[in-house]
Amino acid sequence: MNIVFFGSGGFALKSLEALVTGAHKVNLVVTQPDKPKGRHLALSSTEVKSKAEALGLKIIQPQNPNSQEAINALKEIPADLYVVISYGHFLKEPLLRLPKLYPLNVHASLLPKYRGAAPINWAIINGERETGVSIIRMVEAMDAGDILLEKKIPIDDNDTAVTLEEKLSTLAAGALTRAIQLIEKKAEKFIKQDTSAVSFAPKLEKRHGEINWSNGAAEISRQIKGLTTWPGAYTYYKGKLLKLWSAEARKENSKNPGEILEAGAGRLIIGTARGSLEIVELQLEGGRRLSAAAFLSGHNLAPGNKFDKAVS
RNA sequence: CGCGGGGUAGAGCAGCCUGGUAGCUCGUUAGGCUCAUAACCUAAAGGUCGUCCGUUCAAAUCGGACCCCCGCAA
Repeated sequence: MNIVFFGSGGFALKSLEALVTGAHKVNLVVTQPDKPKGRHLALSSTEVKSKAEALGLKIIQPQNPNSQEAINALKEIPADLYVVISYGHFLKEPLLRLPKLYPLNVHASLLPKYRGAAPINWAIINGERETGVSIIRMVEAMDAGDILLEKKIPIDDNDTAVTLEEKLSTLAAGALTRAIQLIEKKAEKFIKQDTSAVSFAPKLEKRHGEINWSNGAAEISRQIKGLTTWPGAYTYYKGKLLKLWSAEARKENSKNPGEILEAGAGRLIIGTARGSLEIVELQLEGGRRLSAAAFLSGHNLAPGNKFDKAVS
C-alpha cells in the first residue's frame, strides 16, 4: 500500500515503524513544524520527525496542512491511504479526499468515548477500568468517523499516562497493521459511532494539574497518574511549586485538607477531604525529583503545616 | 541572548547578604541498651564546598568565565 503518514507525538512512533517493516510504502511523513521548546527556546523537532529521519523517509512540515500549498504538495505523492496518529492539527475536507481509498485515524480510546486530544490522560483521571484504541475512517469532525476496528486493554491500578501510552501505542501498531490487512482484502467493515455515548477528552492545560485538596485521596492519586509527565499534579510549599510524581491513597481521614499529617521516618502523609495521601515521590521547583524520604531529610516539614498557595 | 532556582560528606539540605576553625537530618561503621528491633543511647569514618581565573593577609562566602542539574514559559 502507498501510504502518507501524519503524526507528531510519541504515540505514533510504533505505528510508523510497523508500517515501514510491514512492507508498506510510506511515501511521505507529514509532521508539525519544529518549534521553540525547552529552556532557551531552542528549536526542536517532533518525535515522529526524528524517527522518520532515522528511517530515511521523506518529510514535510507544513504550518497548515489544509492550505492550498500543502494540498498541492500532497497531490504529488501517491497514496492509497492516509494514516493519521497524534498529528496535532485538524484535517479538513479537501485534504481528506486526497487518498485513493480513505484517511484512517488511530485514536487512543474506545470511541465514541474520549474524543479529543488527551484520551489516555482523561481515562486514567476518570478512573476507567479499561480503554483501548480505535481505528476510524476520518470525517471532517473530531474523532467522529465510522469505526473499522477497536482493541481493548485493561487499565492497571499502577498505570500512569506514560505506561498506558506505551501499552496503547503497541496496541495501536498492531491494530493498524490488522486494519490495513482487512482493507487490502477488501474485507473492512465500518460501524457508526453511537452518538448518545460520546464523551470528550480535552487538551490538557497547566491548570488541570493543580491539586485541590478538597477532593478525595483516590481522585488526587488518579490525577497524579493521569497527568504524568505533563503537566503533572502540583501544589505549593512555601510559595514554591511542588510537583507530586507518585502517591498512594490511604484511609486515615483529616479534618484539614492539605494539612501535613505525618512527616518523618520516610513517610510524608497529607490529608484530603476523603482519606489521606502518602507521597512517594515529589519535586520542588528548581530541584530534582526526589523520594519522600530524601526530601524530608533536607526540608523540615512539621505536621500541621499545609500544602497550599499562601502557607509556609 | 525568553524568565528564574540550584551544584557544600553516600542521600537531602543549612551556611553565602555582613569573607577568618565545615554544619544539620538521614545513611554507613563500631560499641552500648533491649527478650528483640529498621527503635533508643554513645562514638567514629567520610568533604579538592561543580571547574578555572581574579580580588584579599585570608574565599564555600566577593567578582568574572565556563560546565552540569532543575522549575516556569513556549
